[in-house]
Amino acid sequence: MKDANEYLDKLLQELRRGTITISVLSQLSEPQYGYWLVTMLEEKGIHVEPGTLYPLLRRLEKQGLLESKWDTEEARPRKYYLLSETGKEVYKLLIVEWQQIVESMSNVIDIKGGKMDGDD
Amino acid sequence: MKDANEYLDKLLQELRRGTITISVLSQLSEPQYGYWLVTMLEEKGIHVEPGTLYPLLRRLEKQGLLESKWDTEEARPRKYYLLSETGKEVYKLLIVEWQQIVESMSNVIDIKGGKMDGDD
DNA sequence: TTACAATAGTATGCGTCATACAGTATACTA
DNA sequence: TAGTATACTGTATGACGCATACTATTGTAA
Repeated sequence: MKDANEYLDKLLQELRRGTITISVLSQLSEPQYGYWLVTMLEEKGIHVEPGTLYPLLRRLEKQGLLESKWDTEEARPRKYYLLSETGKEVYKLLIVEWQQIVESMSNVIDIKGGKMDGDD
Repeated sequence: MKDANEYLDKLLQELRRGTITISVLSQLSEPQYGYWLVTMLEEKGIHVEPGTLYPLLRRLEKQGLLESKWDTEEARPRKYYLLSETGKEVYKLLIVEWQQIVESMSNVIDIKGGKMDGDD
């Protein structure tokens, strides 16, 4: 049982891979800054490390999925990120694919509560 | 649009991470061999490379989630893998967490077709 | 003035996945 | 009988994202 939890952490980490990207993209149809995303996603049940998020944002911007601009007029300077047109495309496609993955998974994960006897 | 597809591949690859493990574990409540898993999962819409699966199986066995035995009585020798007790535990937990991830994601992914005006 | 929260950032290491191989034995075909 | 395709397992390598553990700065409250 303890062993199970040990490996679970790693497996779960892998499971969450990529979902962070979708989560982030999903919040950026309006400009938001990193720290807000961290707290925001946390509220929604998605934990993201700052050390994960900031490089992610930069990566996505570098790839052209996001655009950014500093806002220095507020109390503290914040870097706001926003979906680019490409980003919107990618986001849409990602969602479609995500849903297909979810569907495939539900096909594969055993149908609990409905024990099938046929073995076709 | 072309750029979008370029990055999509990588993002999707990341998305699928970990789901392969669950998929594999899901099929091993009864002993099965690698090649069968590849073709089997393919049918169910989950593509797994042999070069990914075999190391995965070995890894999972090494971690104690799987047990294996060679069957040399059939035409071709096959290595059969089966969930260990620990593996069953992990699998159960993985499913639970997976479902939570799916739920969190659906919270975050925009509610398409139902444009909300309130911003709570 | 001290201490904490807000905010952004970097460096490093691990782990898994895809790709590209190698290798053997059986079945099929000519 | 030779030759090719298929079944089947395996390894080596490289890419890349994530967690961890940091650094650094600036407001704000005590």
